[in-house]
Amino acid sequence: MTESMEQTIARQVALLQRGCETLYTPEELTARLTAAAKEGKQLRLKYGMDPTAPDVHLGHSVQLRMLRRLQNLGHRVVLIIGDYTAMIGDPSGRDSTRPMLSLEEIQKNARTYIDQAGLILDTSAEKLEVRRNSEWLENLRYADMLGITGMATVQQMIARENFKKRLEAGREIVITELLYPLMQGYDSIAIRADVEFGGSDQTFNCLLGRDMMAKKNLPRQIVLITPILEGLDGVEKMSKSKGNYVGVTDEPNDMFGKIMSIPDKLMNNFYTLLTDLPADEIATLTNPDKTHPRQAKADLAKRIVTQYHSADAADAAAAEFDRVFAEKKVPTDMPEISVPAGEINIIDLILTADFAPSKKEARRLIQQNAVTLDDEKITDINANVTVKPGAVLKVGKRRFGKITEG
RNA sequence: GGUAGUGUGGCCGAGUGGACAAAGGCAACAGACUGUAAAUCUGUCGGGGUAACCCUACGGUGGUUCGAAUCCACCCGCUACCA
Repeated sequence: MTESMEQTIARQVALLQRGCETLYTPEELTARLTAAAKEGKQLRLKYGMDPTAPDVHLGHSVQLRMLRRLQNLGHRVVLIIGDYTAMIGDPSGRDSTRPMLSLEEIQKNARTYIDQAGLILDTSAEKLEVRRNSEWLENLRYADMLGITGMATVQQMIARENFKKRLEAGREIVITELLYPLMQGYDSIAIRADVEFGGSDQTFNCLLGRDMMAKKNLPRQIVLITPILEGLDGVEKMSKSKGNYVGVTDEPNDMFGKIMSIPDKLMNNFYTLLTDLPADEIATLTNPDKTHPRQAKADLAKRIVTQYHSADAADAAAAEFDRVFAEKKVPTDMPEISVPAGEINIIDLILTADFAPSKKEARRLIQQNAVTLDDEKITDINANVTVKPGAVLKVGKRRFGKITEG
């Protein structure tokens, strides 16, 4: 017996609520999915990206993966490149004004972004539509703009957490920043979005878009808010500028290692938001009485590497990780350090390898017993060493290099 | 336009004439231990020098002083109150 359409839809809604912080609203989503199924129509799923920082990382993947699930159900993603709004700068998630970007930078970033998002999304023509919001924002006349600004109130704006804080702290808010959410909302109108996806810092913007659509007598968009993914430090949100991110284009070994470095307490969130495992399995994996945390984390890392590379690459990365960090052997692949033949001062060698940013730092590393040349610990900061091609220089636990003559 | 306040290291945040390359926290790095690049503990954390020591740095430029992140003048940014 096959399940009824109601059951199918209910299952889909449940699926989407996994790893979703808030859904405005489940009832509307059910209704919209049902209507789409009856009419054989695709839902239009809006996801906007601000092309200010080009690299897509696991933080973005939370939303992108959710979009992919809906694509798999037959729906269409409308990826909006905020090329026009990037010139203003989104005030979300920050407490000060952002700098504006040049058009060339924006275009370049957009390109990278689309390519990398394509690693997660289905990029076939019927499932993905890429739009730039300059298409409709660029040609608005002032009168149009008045119509748009008329759709929101000052009360709405200042009630917003982010602006409220800045207002109270007495930090400046430029008027164009108030316009940003309105323009993002107008994007929803322009593309007739059925659902908009965003991280929790996008709640205000997404809900305003929903409101604006209602004022235009359009079916208001459903809003699906995902939690913010923490970065590798476990303190701040994952972001490129904080350097605490895993990029979707990171090399397998690097990706694996970075995930192994997350604090244990982050595992549950990472499992929930970045894998498709059912909740009960995640509970077992992240319960230290049932699964050894090291095992659980390696499993997580493998799953993620598999998503962006392959199962083979994941196995290889896991093996390499054990080799280097558990067995303390040298990695199979190392960058080469080209050094002139003969004697060289150890500090100069470390600098040549680019393993330290300054002589002082190199000296400290030696004093801290972090430097090894061919298994021999170097403890004398004045040491002059004769380098043999093929010798391995190790600094700390993670920096390795093979010496070549040149 | 007036008055008052404020600007410190990657970030947050102390410091109001010498003991300040500048408390403390976060992040980062190293070592020990381990279960890993987790947790914990210890150490490091501007640059040059083996060192003594030198240079650069507390928004900018000058000044006072034997000596300034700290005092003064002007300038720049931000904020508040007033107009």
